[in-house]
Amino acid sequence: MELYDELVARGLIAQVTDEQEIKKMINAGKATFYIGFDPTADSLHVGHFMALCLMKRLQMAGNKPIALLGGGTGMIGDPSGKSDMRKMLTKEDIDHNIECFKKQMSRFIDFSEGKAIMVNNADWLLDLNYIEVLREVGACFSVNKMLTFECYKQRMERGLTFLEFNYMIMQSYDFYMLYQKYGCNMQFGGDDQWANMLGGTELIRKKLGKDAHAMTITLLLNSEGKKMGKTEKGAVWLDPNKTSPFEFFQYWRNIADADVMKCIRMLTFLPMEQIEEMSAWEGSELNKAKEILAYELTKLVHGEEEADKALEGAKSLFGGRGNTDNMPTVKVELTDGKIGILDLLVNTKLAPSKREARNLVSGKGIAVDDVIIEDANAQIEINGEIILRKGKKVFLKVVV
RNA sequence: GGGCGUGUUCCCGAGUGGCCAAAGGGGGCAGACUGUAAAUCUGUUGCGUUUCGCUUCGGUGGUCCGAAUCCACCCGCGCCCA
Repeated sequence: MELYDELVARGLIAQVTDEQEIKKMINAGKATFYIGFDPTADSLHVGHFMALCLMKRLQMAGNKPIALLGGGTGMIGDPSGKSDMRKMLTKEDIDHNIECFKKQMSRFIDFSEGKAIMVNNADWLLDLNYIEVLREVGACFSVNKMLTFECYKQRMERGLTFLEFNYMIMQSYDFYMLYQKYGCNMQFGGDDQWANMLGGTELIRKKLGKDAHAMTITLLLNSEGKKMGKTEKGAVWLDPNKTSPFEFFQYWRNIADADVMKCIRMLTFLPMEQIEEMSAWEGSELNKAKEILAYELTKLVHGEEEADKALEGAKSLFGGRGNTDNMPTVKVELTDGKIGILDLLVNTKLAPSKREARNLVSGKGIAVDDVIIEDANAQIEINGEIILRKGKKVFLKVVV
């Protein structure tokens, strides 16, 4: 199967500017394309991961990727599809985040020998002259038109600042610069970026009279229409220090039935034939698919060794065996060999406060070495290690 | 700059002087049932040394025995006018 058809079959493509042209170009490995990453946090997340995978797929077919770090656009903040303005990042935050991004990216994409390049739009955006930009670029944008864009809809109701309104212009300018500097003829991005990306193709047409293309990646939504890769506590990060490989594994292992196959198709590199076979699975059989999904993704993000560990750890916990080697571990300080259960829960961050710890205990949600603790005043003795469990899925090995 | 609104706990949203740690819903967490799924039902959801105490309703300062609720000033946000 050719690349473009595979991307379609995997459900990765949301919108394209010129399907025939793009298909021809990427199948032939003729595209030089870019994807922008704004340094909004100190780690990449699942959405970035999808973009990087797409980058990899295209790179494997001979196309040349440009990873654009948003050192300049990060100073503004993209309002697309957001209901509120984000907190403004400081220059220091942005620089730090960029360093974190760089490290993580080179794990996925081969930047050696010019196979891919990494650039930072701070290099050209930060020194722009206001009046010059207004005359040169601002004149190409219609405010009337911009105000009608769907991506600003929520902000038209709740307020959009001039700062953010300019984001689109800066992103368009990026594409225009990359076209001239590197012959970049295509841009990829999340589907929420569509308007921003078209801004770039139009700017290139107006200023240079040339055609450039844009293609968006389907946003990964769950069956309830919410963005995937988010938990109550925040994003699922690729940085093992922010989301441990075990937690990462568990996130995908616990995915809803309705979403498994979609995720396997969109996120893994398993061959399409194998995926076709799996798509016939139903009911509890799907449970196996979840394990495959979790393993494959953990392997891609954290490497085979970590994936094996996570799989082992999960199996032993849920399969009833007692292998605790790979369980997340926390060390606690004891006074005279024991600790109150409430303090233990708070110290291990299983409960945010003693109040909640108490509620968990009285709701029979806490077990030590598989024995449910019912007394909130219980003193737990720890010699060596114990297994602390909250609910059914949260396990912690506690050592002294 | 002027006018009119508005700001409540994770979110939406009730509350306009004591019965308010604050209705209801959503979300979260836990229990039952299950396949580490979904749906459903139950409990819980500010903090603590828990029949009680403490801190909270944009901020500060007042009035009052008593303030989320009244007053003054300030700040944020929205709409209209400029």
